[in-house]
Amino acid sequence: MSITERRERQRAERYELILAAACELAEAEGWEAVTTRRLAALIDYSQPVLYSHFKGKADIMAAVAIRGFEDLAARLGQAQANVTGERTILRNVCAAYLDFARSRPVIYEAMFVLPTGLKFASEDTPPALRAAFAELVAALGPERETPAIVAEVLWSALHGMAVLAQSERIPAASADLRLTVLVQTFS
Amino acid sequence: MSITERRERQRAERYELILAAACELAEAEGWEAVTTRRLAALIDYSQPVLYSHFKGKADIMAAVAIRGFEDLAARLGQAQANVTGERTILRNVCAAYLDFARSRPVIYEAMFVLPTGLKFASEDTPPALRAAFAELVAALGPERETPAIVAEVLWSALHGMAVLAQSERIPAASADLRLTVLVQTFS
DNA sequence: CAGGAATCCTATCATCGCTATATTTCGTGT
DNA sequence: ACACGAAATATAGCGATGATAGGATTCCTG
Repeated sequence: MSITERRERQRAERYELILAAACELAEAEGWEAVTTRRLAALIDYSQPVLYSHFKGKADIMAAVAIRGFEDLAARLGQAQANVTGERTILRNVCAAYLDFARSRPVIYEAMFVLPTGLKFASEDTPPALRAAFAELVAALGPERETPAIVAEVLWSALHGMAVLAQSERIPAASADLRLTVLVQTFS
Repeated sequence: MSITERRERQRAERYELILAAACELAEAEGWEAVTTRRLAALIDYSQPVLYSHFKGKADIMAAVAIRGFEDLAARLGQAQANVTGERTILRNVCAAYLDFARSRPVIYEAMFVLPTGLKFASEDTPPALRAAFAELVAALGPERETPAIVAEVLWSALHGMAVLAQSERIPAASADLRLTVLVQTFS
């Protein structure tokens, strides 16, 4: 079975190549510029090869989004663990969320803004996202009446701040002030 | 000048026809289905006519968005004026914002989610949106340290709730609970 | 009623996501 | 070592998109 193993490994490598190319291209020119033809050219394969790995363009973006969920969950976990000095867990987690959205805007877009065909409320919600949300609930502390609802509102605020700042609908300059106000409001 | 007047009036009517068709089609099948060809067919003109009114598809969506800003500002004004019974101004305004996003999801999408080429921070920000934001500031009351920042955070929370609920990333069922929590948190 | 400009439509371009079919590659059995 | 067959890949094409160029038509003006 060594041959099929090698083939599967090569397939997996090409899968990663496609995702990496998609990220790179999206970060350079936006998701609008990510076309199947350009991706195929970037990985030096013909266009239909993409369709042996993914159902279509939306599927590629969904794969990138899932990687993003894992990354975000990991970062939020780190933020909860590494509480440095005076800063509260809440502030640390919120800052990590906003940092993620700011540092990987294109992945964040794929995760939360663009229509990727990912169902959230159902069972195929990425486990990483469930974990991330759970840590948001945990960061709010145990003294809440309706923890899930408050966490939803907090998440909404974080998401709104991220996306409105990204699209320059609120000034990016005062991001730190907003974070302070947010944490203070929810404390 | 009566002839050119008539022509301009007819042009204006066709302009409205295009916008109405765009709204109708977007509400029925989503913005993805709004193509220049389908719009042209809906108004019984040929495709290039659209380009004599708008620079392109993004420009059409931007025009729809601007109408939306005016509608939203009017609704927020109404909400501030008609404070019925026990409800605070803050809750009334927040409820009006969320109602708008819920009742006109497609227009809201054009206003705040999709890339329409509208610059916000600059001078061509729709006056209606400035007014709407000002009413958000007013709704928070005069006893704030940094009113603009708090309003930005509040707006972020409202926008996040609207868009996450719309895309079913948070359950739409508990929208009322979230509104209560939000108002309580910011009071 | 003719001239000319404004208006509008037909035809076309490059590109898109996606797919059917042809071609090449490569492991396998004789 | 060589030919066969299946898997993997490429070529070519479909329908549709946003956008534009250039010819045809309409309608006002003189």
